[in-house]
Amino acid sequence: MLRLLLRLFMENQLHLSEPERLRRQKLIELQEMGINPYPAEAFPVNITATDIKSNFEADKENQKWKEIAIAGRVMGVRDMGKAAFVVIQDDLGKVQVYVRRDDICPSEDKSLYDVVFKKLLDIGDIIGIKGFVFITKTGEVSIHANEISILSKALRPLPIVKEKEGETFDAVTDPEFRYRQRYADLIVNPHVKDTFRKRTQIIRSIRDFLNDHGAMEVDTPVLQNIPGGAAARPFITHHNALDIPFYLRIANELYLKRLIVGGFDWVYEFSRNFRNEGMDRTHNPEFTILEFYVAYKDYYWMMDFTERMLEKVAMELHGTTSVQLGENQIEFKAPFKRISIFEAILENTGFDVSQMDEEGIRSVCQKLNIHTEPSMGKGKLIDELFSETCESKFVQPTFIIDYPVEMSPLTKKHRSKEGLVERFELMINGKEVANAYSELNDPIDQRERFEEQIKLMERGDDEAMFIDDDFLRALEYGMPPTSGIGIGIDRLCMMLTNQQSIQDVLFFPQMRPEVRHKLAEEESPESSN
RNA sequence: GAUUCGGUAGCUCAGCUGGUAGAGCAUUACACUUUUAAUGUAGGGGUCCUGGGUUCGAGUCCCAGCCGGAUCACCA
Repeated sequence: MLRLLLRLFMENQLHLSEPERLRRQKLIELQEMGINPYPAEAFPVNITATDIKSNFEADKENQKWKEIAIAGRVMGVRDMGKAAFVVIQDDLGKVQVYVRRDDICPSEDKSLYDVVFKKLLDIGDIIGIKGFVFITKTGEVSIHANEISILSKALRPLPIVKEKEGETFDAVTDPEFRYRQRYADLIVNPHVKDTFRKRTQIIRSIRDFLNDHGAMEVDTPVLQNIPGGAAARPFITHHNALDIPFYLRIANELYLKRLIVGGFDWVYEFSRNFRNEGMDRTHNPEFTILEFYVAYKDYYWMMDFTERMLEKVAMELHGTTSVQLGENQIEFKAPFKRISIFEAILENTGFDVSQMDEEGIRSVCQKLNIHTEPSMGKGKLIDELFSETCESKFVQPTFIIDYPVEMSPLTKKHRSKEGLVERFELMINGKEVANAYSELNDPIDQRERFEEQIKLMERGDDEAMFIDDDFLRALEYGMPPTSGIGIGIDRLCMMLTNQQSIQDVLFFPQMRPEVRHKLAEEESPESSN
């Protein structure tokens, strides 16, 4: 009695809705009947909904349909008195279960059906069914239940999504609900689950392709002393025992190159990177880049390899290289178009900036109404010019090649074109998906490039790179000629799964915390850094 | 960070120039032993995001804040 009162008091404190109070009441009733709503025993699942739905009709006599055990979440109930249809959903699909009172309650005691099944079972509960497969009068492959057991009671009502002939009704669309409560989103929106299956498939295809070609998967530090390998603001943290700051990596490039120095000729890593920048449809503070580095190759080889890899990934995912993306049809068939950044600017603006100095390019920017900052060097100005006037034009996969040296501090100088480097970016659907170089392996040149970055930093560019002396020391031992690439995995997944937002290819996209903790509010405002 | 749109029942949404809070689904009760957005009948359910203000009276108007989306800025 005391426990009951305590429980009632606590539930009052929780501000439970009426359906939530009811479900808690049902939980108690189950326990009072001696039924554990959260049993410990394994349930011997021997079949899936999809297996039943897709294979029963062609092979009805197979023994395996005679004694099945299936588990899943109750997604709908059509109660007709002494019989009912229950739709259950398991990992891959849905199937309906025919539950007849006299089958699950063969004796005089009908309470399992009349009370447990009809009164205490809710949509969202997870149940186990034992029975056999059959086809209903209306022709639907179904399960005839002989036994039914509760495997987990749901205390929170699920948003109900109804569907008929592929059309859905009252689907949960609120992005805040979907991203904060992804678990519920995954339950009620099957297409979301499908997108994430595809993401896993994409990563597996890439990994297989790399492994098949002799690459070795490695792990490198996430906590770094010097956040190198890219131009971005890092997250900073602190190591207590050493009493020094650490940075969450913005890239793993410099570590993979150290491994190339160490004698591994082909290394790759799916690197979770962290950048302390804004968030939008194509940016999340943590995101995944695949980087790989191959000794004795150059950026031409890398273009060939990349287009073959993406062609194969698209093919394995969709069975075709032609992929629907919004209004566009993206063709992943190799080879991809190649165009130099200066040609791209010339084509789209009519200005040939390839021979211009910093001031000349600045005046072109002004003519085109492109905002510039005094801190911008020649490289940054060209980058700005390209992204403002060209980037969105490249819908089909296109390699933009031969960037100016100023914007590529880790890239080898071009073998024949003065002032350029051997670099390409891969544009798909107007977005950068990959960035690759013939890697700079001249330690003296590399030191000078770092020093250029320091000058940019002094001009006010807060994303210029730091000097990494240990990386330079590694290069001094000699790094073989190497080509490397970084591929934005989240963006690639968006493009291959027809998603408009990075949040739709990340299980748990970053969001502002839901509730402000009182403690945090009471603390001094200075502590927010 | 800026601009803009939004936040009403578990879900999807309506709510006019300010006047007692609405629908469908879900839920509860009853009926129904092959239904499938099951059906029929009858109910219950609200911190209208939060806090101020204007007003006799605020879901509605004003101000501030919180959360989200879109666009822009930074960036991949």
